[in-house]
Amino acid sequence: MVKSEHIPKATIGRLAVYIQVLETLKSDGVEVISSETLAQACSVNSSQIRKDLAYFGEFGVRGVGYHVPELISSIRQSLGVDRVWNCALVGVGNLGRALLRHQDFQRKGFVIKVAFDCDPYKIGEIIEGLEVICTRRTKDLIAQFDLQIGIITTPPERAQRAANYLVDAGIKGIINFAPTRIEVPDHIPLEYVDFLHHFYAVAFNINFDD
Amino acid sequence: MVKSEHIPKATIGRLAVYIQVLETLKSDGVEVISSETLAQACSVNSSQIRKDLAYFGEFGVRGVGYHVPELISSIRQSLGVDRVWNCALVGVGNLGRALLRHQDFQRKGFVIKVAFDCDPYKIGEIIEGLEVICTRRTKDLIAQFDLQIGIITTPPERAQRAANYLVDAGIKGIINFAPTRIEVPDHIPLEYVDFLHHFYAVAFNINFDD
DNA sequence: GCAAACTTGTTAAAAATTTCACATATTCCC
DNA sequence: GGGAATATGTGAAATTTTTAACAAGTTTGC
Repeated sequence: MVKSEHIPKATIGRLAVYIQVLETLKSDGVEVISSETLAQACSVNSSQIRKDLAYFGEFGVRGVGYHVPELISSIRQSLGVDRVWNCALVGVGNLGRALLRHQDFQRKGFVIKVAFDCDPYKIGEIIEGLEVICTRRTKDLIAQFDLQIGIITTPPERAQRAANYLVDAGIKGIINFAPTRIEVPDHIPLEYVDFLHHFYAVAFNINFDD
Repeated sequence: MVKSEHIPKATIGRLAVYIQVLETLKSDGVEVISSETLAQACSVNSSQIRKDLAYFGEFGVRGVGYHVPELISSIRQSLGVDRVWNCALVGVGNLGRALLRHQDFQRKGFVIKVAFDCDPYKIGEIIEGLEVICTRRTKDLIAQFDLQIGIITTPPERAQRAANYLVDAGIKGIINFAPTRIEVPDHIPLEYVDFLHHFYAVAFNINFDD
């Protein structure tokens, strides 16, 4: 699927934006779109879009543009999100619960199959049809349910331990919502989601709006 | 505070990481740190750190390193987060509630003063000591409470309307958690927080791990 | 059937960002 | 006091990413 060897991280981020915008267009009944029109909707340069897509193949028709439903499928396939990914969530606090209740991930193919917590008062609780399982049982359950992606929503001081459990159990990738850096082996893709960083960015830009 | 004219967006993101790591170091009792040691903790190049800091001033001592508490203050000041920012939250769903309950923002100076929702069943409800207010009253309350930052946690189809209300009411910046692009005037800083994007990134990297 | 109007894919140029390299400054220890 | 060790700040080089430009392919209208 990948045509080129190295793909910029920023390209992946933009592809996600393209999918999002294209899906709205699709549900509005738009069949075909040019890179220029899509570019405006995404606030990027049209060359950028064509270049981003070129990393993965040729999805458009010259003189015509891109067929919207087809382009969505192509990008999904390129990213590898045209399938179901089984996820483990570790840490059933406010955020963890919100994610469990959030139906959007499931719809997009990221299904949380197991929720872990180390708090005895939470273990056994049922949230969105899912029983909270003791974190120590990570290894068994990740194998049993074939879980590929770990979601860390613990307090920061327990994030590294959660990561260790997940890695030991053979998890393939991790998304860390805890506001702390963690260490995982190089071959495990790791993404940080830190709301505070976005607050900082907005605050900075309000102050130093040039 | 800003020494240079243009500062890369990536620099702002890294400064937020530096603060996070430095705070852990500080609470571990580390007094002084070199750019090289900090770089390792943040998984970046040490020149990168020195360059990032140089946009804002000279915070270190040659031959010695950086004084941790002082560097934290300096970065905070550089970003403009050495103050309290008053926030408005629009959309009291799962995520909105989780953010309201999340004490971390408050501690870092981002205080949610008012929560809005357009659902009559939610209006009047008290969450974390905050009464849910009708979205139509945005204009009054943003002025009254001097709110600078708007947090959008509505469903995607209502995000644009929420943004319009906020902008009309004179909000200074927006953080959009709704999974959709929105349009705001150029002078209003806008940050997107989209969890799904991070899932896509992890999925892609698992698949095409080079 | 063909010219005019579009629009992609791609190469080349431009711009931005990151990394290197080193002069400058501080500390430590003999 | 001075040499060795350490570490910042910064200009220059290397790399990466973005933007521009255009050849090649498609459609439309006469």
